[in-house]
Amino acid sequence: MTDQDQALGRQKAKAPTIFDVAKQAGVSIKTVSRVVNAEINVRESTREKVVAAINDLNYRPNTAARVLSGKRFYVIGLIYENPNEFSYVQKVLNGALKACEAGGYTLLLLPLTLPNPDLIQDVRRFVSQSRLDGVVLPAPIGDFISIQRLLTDLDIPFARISPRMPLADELSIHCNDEQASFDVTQFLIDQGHQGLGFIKGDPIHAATAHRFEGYLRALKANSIEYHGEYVQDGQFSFESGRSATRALLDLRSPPSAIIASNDDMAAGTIFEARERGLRIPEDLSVVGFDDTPIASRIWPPLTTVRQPIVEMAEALTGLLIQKLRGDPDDSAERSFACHVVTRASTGPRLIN
Amino acid sequence: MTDQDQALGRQKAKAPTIFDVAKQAGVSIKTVSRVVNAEINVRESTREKVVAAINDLNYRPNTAARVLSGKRFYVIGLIYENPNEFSYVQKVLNGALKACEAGGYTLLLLPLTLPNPDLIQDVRRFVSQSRLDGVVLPAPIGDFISIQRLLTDLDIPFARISPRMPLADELSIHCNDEQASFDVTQFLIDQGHQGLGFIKGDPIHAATAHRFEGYLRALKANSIEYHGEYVQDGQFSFESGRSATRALLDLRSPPSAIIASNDDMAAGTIFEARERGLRIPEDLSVVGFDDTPIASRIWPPLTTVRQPIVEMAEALTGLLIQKLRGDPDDSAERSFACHVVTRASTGPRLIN
DNA sequence: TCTGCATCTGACAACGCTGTCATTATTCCA
DNA sequence: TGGAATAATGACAGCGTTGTCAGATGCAGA
Repeated sequence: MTDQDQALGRQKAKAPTIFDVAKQAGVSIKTVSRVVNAEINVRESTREKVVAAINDLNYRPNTAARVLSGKRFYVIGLIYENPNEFSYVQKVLNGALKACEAGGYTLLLLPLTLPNPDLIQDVRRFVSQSRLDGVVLPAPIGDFISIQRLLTDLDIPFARISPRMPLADELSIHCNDEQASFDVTQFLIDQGHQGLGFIKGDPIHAATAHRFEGYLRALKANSIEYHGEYVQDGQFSFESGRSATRALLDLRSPPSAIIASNDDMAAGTIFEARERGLRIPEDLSVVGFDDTPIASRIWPPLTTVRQPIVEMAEALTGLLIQKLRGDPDDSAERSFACHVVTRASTGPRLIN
Repeated sequence: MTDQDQALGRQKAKAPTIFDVAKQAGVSIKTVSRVVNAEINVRESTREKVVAAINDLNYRPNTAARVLSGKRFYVIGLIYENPNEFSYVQKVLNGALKACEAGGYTLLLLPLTLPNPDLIQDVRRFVSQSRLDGVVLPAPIGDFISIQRLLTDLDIPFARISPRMPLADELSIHCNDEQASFDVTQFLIDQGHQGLGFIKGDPIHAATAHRFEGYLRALKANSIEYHGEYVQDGQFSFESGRSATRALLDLRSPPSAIIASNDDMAAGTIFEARERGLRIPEDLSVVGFDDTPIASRIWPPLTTVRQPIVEMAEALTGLLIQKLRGDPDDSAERSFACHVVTRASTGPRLIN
């Protein structure tokens, strides 16, 4: 509350409206509206007057009135799987929130628990009840055809993070999982490892395939023979990492390094290895993916691959907002690089 | 809308308005409004007609119009510290989201990075720009006097989770940290431990003091002498847990069990113990607090204390919504119980 | 049956903005 | 320099709801 308010008897400060700005700038409300919405056909000198008045009064357009009057809602939805390990979603959330704030949009959340028989109904209710302009779909939600179709039918633009299969002319963003996987595999090979175990992730995630391909490419590039038994399926869960590791370590000649397709599974690998009394990294090198909080909190801390998820989500949400605004596509960078974070869970292969 | 739609007369289904309902029920829009808002002075027979029409048309009031017209916004804000370890916030988020959905409110997020010199300005902007009716403040944000004062000045009701010091007549909810800490300490004593190390949390959290008090009470109840050097300060971080553990294990006669005030610090304890070649739980029992994802992902999995945060946040948000609605206070349960989750990081004291 | 009061109901003006369309100012070219 | 084309601006009607206040209705008691 300002001094002025107090002088006026401490009325609860009523927010200034478009009329106040128009009056102060000496123009019509429509012109103010034009300036606020960055429309064309406003003389530069007029614009300046209006902007000055806006700043002077600290005017913010009333969202409810905009919504009621126009056909836009200034709301973006984020539909995500609500997992136990939340760090991916947290990052997406932070990035999307940042872009929304910058763009004057509001972010609404729909956490989904999978599997969900009422998936489509839930999404439909969310979208129509919350009156969304657009939707951000992180993996793996973005790969649900039924959701894509629903949003297309409702004519609601969406943008996807790391989609399995980018659609023509769609908004999406990804990081180079394949290359990252190649890099981390090469890193292990450089340390002298030849027996390289690999634990795949949940096939529902596109990253699962990409990471596996990077592994294969690295083997090939180094002329290392591919052994099918060195590759195990997992579901990105701690437990699945454990049992996959069990299988790998039970092999006649077990690998000297294991690449798990995410940190949770890598934690499972370490867990299982310790149960067997193996030393890490002396007896077994382990790497994960994603650099989740657990990676730096287990013993030994995990060598892993970090994706710039926050930045990716922010960029993608920004692109979506641009599209909603009808701005020209500024063709921002849509591919981000991952990089290997080296910690103590990996080491050179010891010849015994 | 496509040309085809127009040709077919398939207008994009416009949502029914209060006028449509009024017409179908044969009453005025004001009466419909009364029914929708559960106001008094509507004849039962009239109400039934209106309700039937509402259901028939599947009418939902337009939030923007309500907001524009009335003085309520149907929006609740959640202001939280945006930490690395997100599981607490995740749970709060899930609970608040659930209550908001049930109550027809929208939840808006304000993540805060601490320390933040512009804290108050950020909060003020959030609150006024987003036009909030009420705010949920999880720990430790709820204990910032400046935020409390701001909200009080702006006349915006707030509700706090686990406040250090409940204010008279405020909405808050907590779980019995002191008792939980007593229980887990007693659990260790029952296993034969006498030398009980304790790592305090960040003093900014009220839980820190409560947990310490429970520890003290358990010592007293079992006539175990209190040793000041067995108590170390921490900040709830993995690193602080490590260094506190270092100090404890460097003691002439180190404790046989360590109680860390959260899981992250307990992870630090385990990390440090392993670096020294100690076996857990044979050489050292470790317990944490909060049952975060890491608790079940480290080796060995952590005995810890689980708080029903989701339920607490849901209940509290529900209470806040009730208050905003002007409903009578139904005096729902405001105190929740924690319980010990026993895993492999604790065991009986081995006499050597 | 009528009066007076409590109970219901409805007409209509906000709320603050954007879309439409009319009007006015400016620019450009013959 | 005039006239057409174009750019800039403004008047005003909604958008769907709630608040206000006036008016209608119902009911008890005389």
